[in-house]
Amino acid sequence: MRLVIRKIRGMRDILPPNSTALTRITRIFRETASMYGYREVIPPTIESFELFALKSGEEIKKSMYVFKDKAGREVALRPEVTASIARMFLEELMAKPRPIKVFYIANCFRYEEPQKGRYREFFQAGVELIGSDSILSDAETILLLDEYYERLNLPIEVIIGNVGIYRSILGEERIGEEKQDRIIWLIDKGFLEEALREASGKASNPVRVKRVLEELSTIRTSSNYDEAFREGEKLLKDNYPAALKSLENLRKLLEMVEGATWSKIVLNLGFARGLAYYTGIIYEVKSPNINVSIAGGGRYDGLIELYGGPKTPATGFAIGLDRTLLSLMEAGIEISGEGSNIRVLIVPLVDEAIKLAMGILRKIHSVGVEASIELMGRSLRRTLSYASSMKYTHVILIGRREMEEGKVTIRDMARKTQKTVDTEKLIDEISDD
RNA sequence: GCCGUGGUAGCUCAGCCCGGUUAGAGCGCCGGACUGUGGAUCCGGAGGUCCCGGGUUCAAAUCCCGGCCACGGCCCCA
Repeated sequence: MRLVIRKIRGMRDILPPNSTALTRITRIFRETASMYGYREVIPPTIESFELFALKSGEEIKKSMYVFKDKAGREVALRPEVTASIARMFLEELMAKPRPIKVFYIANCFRYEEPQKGRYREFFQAGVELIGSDSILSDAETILLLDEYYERLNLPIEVIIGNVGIYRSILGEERIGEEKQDRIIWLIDKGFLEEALREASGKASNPVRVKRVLEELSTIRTSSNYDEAFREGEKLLKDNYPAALKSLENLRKLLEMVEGATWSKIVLNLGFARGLAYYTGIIYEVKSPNINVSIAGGGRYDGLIELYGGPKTPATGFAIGLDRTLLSLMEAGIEISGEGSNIRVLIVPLVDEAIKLAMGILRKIHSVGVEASIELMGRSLRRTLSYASSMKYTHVILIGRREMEEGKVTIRDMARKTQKTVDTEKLIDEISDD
């Protein structure tokens, strides 16, 4: 039979064992964020298109699900969650004591060509910390991110930089903010040449800015942080005092997290992230076995103001849950299931045993163990064959012989042994193992 | 948006180049051998608009064109 109606392009059905694995890494995120004092918020899937357009410009439209609802409002399926949280802050959280710490787990949508690790619907988990401009908040969120991946047992590297360094340099060269965004975007995309050309074209000291940007972009290390900072200082101290402060900030952050993390920390003075709203510390998580980033975040002190609110500092990150899972699988890391690993199949061999089987089913459930009743009405031989292929650990048989004695037969599938016991003693038999 | 490879049974695929009986295999599923005891074995069964549409032809799974979808890469991003 061929189905006429199929999945929409870019959409997935997520089935076991992937669905259980995804649920599990989601649960671990929820636990980790909660332990850091974050509380869950659930924003709507659909927002006004304006919310995303304001931040990223009109051209974002082509990579988004945008449509008019029945009342003619231009709406969008969220491509990310930070914008929703900023809106939520303005509408509902302004009066709360600072810092405001919220986390979310949400499906997001982007209308792009599907390929490995990329679907049109995907899952993100993230935190936002609003109201603190302290570098300590950046450090703590990085620690949270790091703890999450430690709990998953996934080796990662965290690349850390401070986009404030670039912004300060370009600012002191009297380059406007929009131009800054473009230059930073170019650097992030690896078009260093073009970025340098555009920067020196507008700068008050073209030769100097070109040299400094070029050299900054080469400073990257996972071991010798001190030397990297010394080089950075040398570049900035004479002409770019504000950039020097950003560098100092980055140094403080690194001192805070150094030695406290499970991840490999890569310091990258030339690091930029394309998203326009980042203003300070930025970071990205990479896993050695997959060459796209699996999480990213940073400080965005200007976003809330952009939405018409008061100038409010904020920092946070988003984790790509699908890519994290993909990375775990490619690394061959076991994502163990939850709960008891005992699974029981109850087999009534005669109709009169069905009521008893149902009672037993409920009794086993009450001690937190999985149990089901055999439903197919097939021969015992096939039933046992089925039970072993489905990895049941115990089979309970209730036939005429058992009924007469008020007992049940319980078979240990692994040991291939069985005994007939009083119905009351059943639970003890199962949990013995 | 662009490029490459593919689409035949629930799954993995053969057949296509070189058009020609009722389109095949392995695995899986259901059953029988075996009506109360296992992953084995043997036997049987169900399951196909050969992705869709058009064209060429006496004849198309097979050749041609268009579309859709999947996978991978570019771009972009998470």
